[in-house]
Amino acid sequence: MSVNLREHIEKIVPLTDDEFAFVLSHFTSKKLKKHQFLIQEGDTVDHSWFVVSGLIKASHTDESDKEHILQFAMEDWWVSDYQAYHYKTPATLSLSCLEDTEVLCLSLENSEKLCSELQKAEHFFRRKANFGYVALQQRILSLLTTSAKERYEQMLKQYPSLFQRVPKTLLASYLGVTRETLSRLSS
Amino acid sequence: MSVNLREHIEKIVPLTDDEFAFVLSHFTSKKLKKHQFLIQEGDTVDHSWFVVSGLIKASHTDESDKEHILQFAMEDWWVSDYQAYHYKTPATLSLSCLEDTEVLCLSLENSEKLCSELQKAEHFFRRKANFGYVALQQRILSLLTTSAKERYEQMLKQYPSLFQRVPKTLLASYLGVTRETLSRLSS
DNA sequence: AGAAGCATTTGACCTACATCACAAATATAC
DNA sequence: GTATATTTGTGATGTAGGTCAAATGCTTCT
Repeated sequence: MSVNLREHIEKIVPLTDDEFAFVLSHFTSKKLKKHQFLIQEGDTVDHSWFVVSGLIKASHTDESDKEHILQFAMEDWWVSDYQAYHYKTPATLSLSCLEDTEVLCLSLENSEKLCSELQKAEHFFRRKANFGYVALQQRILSLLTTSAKERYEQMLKQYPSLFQRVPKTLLASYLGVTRETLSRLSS
Repeated sequence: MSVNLREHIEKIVPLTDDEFAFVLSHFTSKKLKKHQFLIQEGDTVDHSWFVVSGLIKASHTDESDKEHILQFAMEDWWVSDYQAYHYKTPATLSLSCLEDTEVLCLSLENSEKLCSELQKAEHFFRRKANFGYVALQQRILSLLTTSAKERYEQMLKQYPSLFQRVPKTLLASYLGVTRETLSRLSS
């Protein structure tokens, strides 16, 4: 459903029906089943995705086969391997679906076209990027300043729904601890 | 010197002389001595700064008085408390000069005006924000996946000049370890 | 419904890094 | 140029969280 996208954008810039139709014409839609991949490490990444429904994890697997989760993307979130996307390098992240998921796909080419054709779009994406930057700074600060336990409690407060939808193992690897440690923390 | 700024912008969008003059008219300039603050925690933040020369540290001090460094900003870097800046909340960071420093100041108001008047400016800031986002993601991944020693070596490779300019105590608090640990790592 | 595969908990032990304390070496200021 | 502060190094000891291993619960698939 593109209603989500429209509401999402209009939180930042109001659009006329025509403008939204124009924006939407730059997207395609895609449905994925649980366990399917949007990208795998090494892939070329020329899309960014807006999650309409479902849940995606963005993760990197290190040399010793440990998975580190950079982001969970649920309804109304954007996700991609933005390094690979912006710099046109091979993906170092993999994106996989933790639930059946529907996304709207925006290619880099269409994104640039859209931004140059409609300043409101460029404005929207600038703001999104600014807010995203702030959110990541917060996460860095929280990794630097707080213990695993505090981060766990913080997350529990901020995204309670994740605890229903995601196995603890994955939450642990988002928080930067092992599943054993997380298990001991929650008791 | 505004030459720095022009070259910096033109890495992303070419500008005519008139356009650059227009851009520059939105900035003011400011010189600070070592140890002066650009902002302190609690302040209102309505500017973002482009460092022409010198060196600034952006840091947060936690309840137990430990300082955590989020960013060093040297020549050609942008710095602010972007959370406070974009969300108009009181600063949670303080920005202070580690050397005599010259900055170009862009108020939020002028920034928005500039972006709406000149699409090239909006495009520039969108790209900067995108690249900044990617850089922070990398830092998060490095905090999640690597040991203090690896982070130290990585930093040594990426920003060798910092090691001349900044006391080790501060590097340690950027890397997320104590100065004692850093000292032991480097031997 | 039963088998096969995940997810979670708990225990014993280990390691990277923190903390505290003090000494030596450099800066900075009067 | 001596005094005061700041920075750095090193030792002894503490602790959060990691690793490995085994037991028990849950899903999911046929």
